[in-house]
Amino acid sequence: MQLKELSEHSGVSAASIKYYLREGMLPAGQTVHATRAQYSARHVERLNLIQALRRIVGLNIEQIRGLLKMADDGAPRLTLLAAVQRVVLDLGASTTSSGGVRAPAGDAVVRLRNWPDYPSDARSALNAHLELMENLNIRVSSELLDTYSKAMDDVAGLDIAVTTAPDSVDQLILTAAVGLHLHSQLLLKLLALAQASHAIRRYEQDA
Amino acid sequence: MQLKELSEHSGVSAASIKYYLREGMLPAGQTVHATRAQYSARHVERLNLIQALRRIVGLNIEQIRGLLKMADDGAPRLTLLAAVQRVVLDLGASTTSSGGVRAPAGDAVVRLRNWPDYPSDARSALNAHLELMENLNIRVSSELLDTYSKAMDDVAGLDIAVTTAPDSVDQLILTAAVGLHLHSQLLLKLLALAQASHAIRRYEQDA
DNA sequence: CCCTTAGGATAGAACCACTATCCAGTACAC
DNA sequence: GTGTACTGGATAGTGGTTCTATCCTAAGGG
Repeated sequence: MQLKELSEHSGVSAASIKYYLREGMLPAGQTVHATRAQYSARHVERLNLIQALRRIVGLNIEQIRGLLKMADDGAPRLTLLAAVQRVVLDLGASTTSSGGVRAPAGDAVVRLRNWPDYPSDARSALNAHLELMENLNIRVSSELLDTYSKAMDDVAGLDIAVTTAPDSVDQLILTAAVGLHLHSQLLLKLLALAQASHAIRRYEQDA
Repeated sequence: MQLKELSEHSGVSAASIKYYLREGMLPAGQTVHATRAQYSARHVERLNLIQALRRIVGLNIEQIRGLLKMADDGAPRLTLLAAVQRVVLDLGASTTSSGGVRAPAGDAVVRLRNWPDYPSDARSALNAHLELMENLNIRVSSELLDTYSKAMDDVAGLDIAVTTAPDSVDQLILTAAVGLHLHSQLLLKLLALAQASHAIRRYEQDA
């Protein structure tokens, strides 16, 4: 497959493919001659991954390059998963972890759910986020955390089962990043719908 | 309060304040004379709102201007809430609602939870999102939707109680937008933590 | 009375993800 | 053998967004 065909197969413009090559996100094709290169199905897969991370998850070039580099360097799956979480979590984080004084509320969740007591990016992100919400005077009761974390616990098992299965590392990244993002978006939409429903009900009562 | 003082009070640069004035997001101060204007605490509040919508929720100028215009035009609360949901939901939406053939899965959720059967942006966003996930072969079981929607239902009541209370309209927007966004981010972080926990547990088993 | 500020206008800057153009070299079809 | 199409490489430009900076005149206040 030549560059032009690769472009047609993947739906990415030739100029963009060149750009990705320049940025080191797409491995160079096998140079048959000085002016001819062959691309494989792996390149198509990689392009699809890049597109999904850009379009759906909304990662930027820098973040995608980092993840792909780790994958190409043969990082272990758990490390890769952690890296994926890091970039997906960073998206909306103001990362103002101002060294909290009190015991972080996120740690309580870990105990409550009987999750293994390993420090992780997810955990510090959670703690930072809870602190942020507190600073903004948005109350997060422990009952709420209980409800939320239980629901997340219930579903995480399924996700992980899928995540540890896939054959290619590209697939792993795709599943982890896109899955995490889309589940969060799904929850956002359900929450909005629930809120709208409650608001309408209340409005009807008043009327 | 003069422009410079307003800048100091709000932490927004004078140039930016001028920009917001130009863009019609901040009402003009009371012109005492041709070259002197007075700003009030409302301006500070409004600036804080703008900052929160930009920095935390990640809305763009256009979206913020729209919301503020509605607020200033005295739109009813329910309308305002719907508008807030619309912009917050649109953030990650590919909005490729390709006119599904089958019965949308989101409608089933509405029936299941016994929510009022009102069409809303949240509902179409949910349907579109479920369709997207299906297209990407990310399975969303009805048990999962049940778990998720129940958790969201449980918490929406609390949120709405808070949302209908605040006195100023600026506060309403702030609470609704920031609240919706931060809850979604909270869920994202909990989900990541849950996934990481499950992954670690599984890894320990294998080792 | 002069320094500082206001308001208005306009231009520039910085970032990001491309996109377009140009180039010389060369394989492949005919 | 010739011409076309395509290559990698380099470099510059585009378009959108959110500011930021500069310049101007007019005028209040210590």
